Amino acid sequence: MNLNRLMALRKEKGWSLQYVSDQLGMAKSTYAGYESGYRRPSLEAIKSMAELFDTSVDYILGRTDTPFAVLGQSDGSLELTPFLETALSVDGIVLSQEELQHFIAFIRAKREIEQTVSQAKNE
Amino acid sequence: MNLNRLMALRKEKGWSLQYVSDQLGMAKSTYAGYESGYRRPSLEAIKSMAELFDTSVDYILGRTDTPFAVLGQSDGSLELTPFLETALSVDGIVLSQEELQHFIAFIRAKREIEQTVSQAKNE
DNA sequence: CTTTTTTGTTCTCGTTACGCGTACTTTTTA
DNA sequence: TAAAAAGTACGCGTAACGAGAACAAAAAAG
Repeated sequence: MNLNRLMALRKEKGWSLQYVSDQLGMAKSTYAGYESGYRRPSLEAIKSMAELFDTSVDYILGRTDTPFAVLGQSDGSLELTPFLETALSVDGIVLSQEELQHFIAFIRAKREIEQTVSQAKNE
Repeated sequence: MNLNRLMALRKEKGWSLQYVSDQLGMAKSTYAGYESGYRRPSLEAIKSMAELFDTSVDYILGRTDTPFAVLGQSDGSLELTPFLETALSVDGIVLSQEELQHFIAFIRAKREIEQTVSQAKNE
């Protein structure tokens, strides 16, 4: 596992090794070691880098290909209904309408059961 | 920075230290050290943990409070991934983390079954 | 209740590899 | 063309990682 994305992130911002290592409070050679794959950063270090580069640790590690989240509705939430316009996917495979309806039915049933149980407890 | 969420994640799943360390291919004392804050995991280790617990490195590190994300894809669809900044709701009630996890697990299980069935048919 | 097994905690020890300084090459700027 | 900045590479001292072992506590089995 190398941290190939580090250099790309730094270049995107037009920053030098010296500038980045100053911001991170470490030696230039230390940070350079991360980019070249000669050394691996500590958790603290990679966290600082994610903050400096304004992205996620998962993105730096290559666990995800999307560096930024996109918010849905005005209030920041997404409404999941049986007639959803936008597509939802899991593991890169778009959910079918059938899958969505199954899931919604599942959640509703679960909540009804939980409500019944909690009512029973209060009596 | 301690990794308080590790124990919670493990307990949620009802797993023992031995089981988790076996899955991660490390000594029990090594993983125990991470939970107690006595040792800090390598990047490889924390990546494996995120995978095992089905969440994001950012969540384990406490960089985000929500273990799943809805991300915009290039094709305009939405991808549900392990790190998060928005909420999904059903009938106006925001889905809990548990419900999201059930949802993703449900979809994955369903697809695995379907794949197995279709494989069986082709033989 | 007693025994056995599993689970969790803590310590020591050997070794890895981290982080820095430094020296060097390459590139940019004036 | 000289000087400054940027990038690369290496050696050294040491922090701390990871495994194993030993022990306590809790759970399961008998």
